[in-house]
Amino acid sequence: MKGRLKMNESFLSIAQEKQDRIRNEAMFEFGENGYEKASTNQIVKRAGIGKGMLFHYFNSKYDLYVYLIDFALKKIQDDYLNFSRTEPDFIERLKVFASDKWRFMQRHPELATFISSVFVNDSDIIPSDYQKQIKLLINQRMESLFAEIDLSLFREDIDINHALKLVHWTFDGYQADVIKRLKGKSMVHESWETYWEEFDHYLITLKTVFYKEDAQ
Amino acid sequence: MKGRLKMNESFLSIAQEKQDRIRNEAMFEFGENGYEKASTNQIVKRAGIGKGMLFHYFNSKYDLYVYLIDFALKKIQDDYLNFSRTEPDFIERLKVFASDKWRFMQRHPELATFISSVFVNDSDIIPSDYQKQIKLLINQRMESLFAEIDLSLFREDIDINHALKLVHWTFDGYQADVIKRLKGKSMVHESWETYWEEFDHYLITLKTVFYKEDAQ
DNA sequence: AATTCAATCGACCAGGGTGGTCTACGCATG
DNA sequence: CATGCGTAGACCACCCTGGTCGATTGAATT
Repeated sequence: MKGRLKMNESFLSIAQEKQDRIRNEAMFEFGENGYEKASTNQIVKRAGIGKGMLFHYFNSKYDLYVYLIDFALKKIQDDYLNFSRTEPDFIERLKVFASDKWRFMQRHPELATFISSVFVNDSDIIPSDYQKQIKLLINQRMESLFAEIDLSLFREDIDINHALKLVHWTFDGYQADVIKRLKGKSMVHESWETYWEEFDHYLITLKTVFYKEDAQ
Repeated sequence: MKGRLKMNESFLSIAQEKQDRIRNEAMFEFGENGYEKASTNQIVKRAGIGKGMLFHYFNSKYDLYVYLIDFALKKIQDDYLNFSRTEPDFIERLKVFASDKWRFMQRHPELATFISSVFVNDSDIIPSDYQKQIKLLINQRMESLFAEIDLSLFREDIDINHALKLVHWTFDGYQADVIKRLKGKSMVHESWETYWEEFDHYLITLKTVFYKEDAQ
């Protein structure tokens, strides 16, 4: 699946903390500016290493980029997607999914920024293997969102597929709104918790309108 | 309200078509790259004029930027916001608003791209007058969205404010979804019309769940 | 103590892009 | 023929780019 990564193995034998620092700062730099406009000079400055080292570990800017994609995808798979969620109540499932996503974005902002930038802005310059892999992850997540939902909770006078999509859009719209309100402020844990509790009240209303009366 | 724009008046006496071409290409360049990374060389190349002319009309990159903001805001005010919408049915009102927005984005993609980039990425480097003006426009539009809505259409066992926000988020989520699906493809009229009709069906469901039974 | 060797840094390179200037050309009018 | 205006793009000094390479360090080995 993956062609051998052109990385100098000595990179893996340096202190973990240093590896992390280099990877994180590189991912931030790429994530914020896209591949072309990201600067290797900025990366070494941010990571506090000499320029020689970066090109000693990774032969070129592009090799570094590909290594980071590989690393990020593995990490996302392990830390974020490898749970199976079984909550049958669709609205509750969406809540769990959103919660997982936010927790991950807080814990690993560099991964979130990086991989989304790769997919949105630069997906055409990366090896096709990784293109496929990213699309696969997205599809898997989408499927697991709708798998084994208890559809009997929904009221029967509406099209179930409409209901699922409408509720899904509502969640997405709410989250986009939170992001807009959070812009500028740092995404601290506290902030999100606040919005979280706020939205809980809305979920009750959402259930009231989309679910059967006795499903409360 | 606006300090005198530092523009050479000869710009206004050249052919309208040429003015439009220069403004449009400049707005696209700024909109796509942000102020700093936008290139005056690119602008003159795209507009098909010599570099001398650009700096003859506008003394500096920044003066050009400010002129474009002023121009864009006036145009948006005239072509987009100067309607008063009176539809009392909230869901229908949202539909009208969304339709207006899309029509505008199709007709003037350069304005949409430009002004959103100014507000989202560069609002801190523009004269504070324009900062305020943009915020004012957004607030006015937001207010007119909620003004004189017939709240009696909504069912009475839910919090009206919750309902308004939930429906609003649903619309925003849907539109974000359409944008995602449209990425890459050109935003041709046809595409939008298709999605538009599709969403009409969803609106019926939305009314069924949020409105009183007899309000159909 | 001498030698080896890998890790590390940052000065340096050629190339290209930056915002902005200025000269020179073409063309209409006097 | 002369003047002057609109125009183009060569040119400027500067800065940043991805990438190289010689110099310095310091620990390990002999």
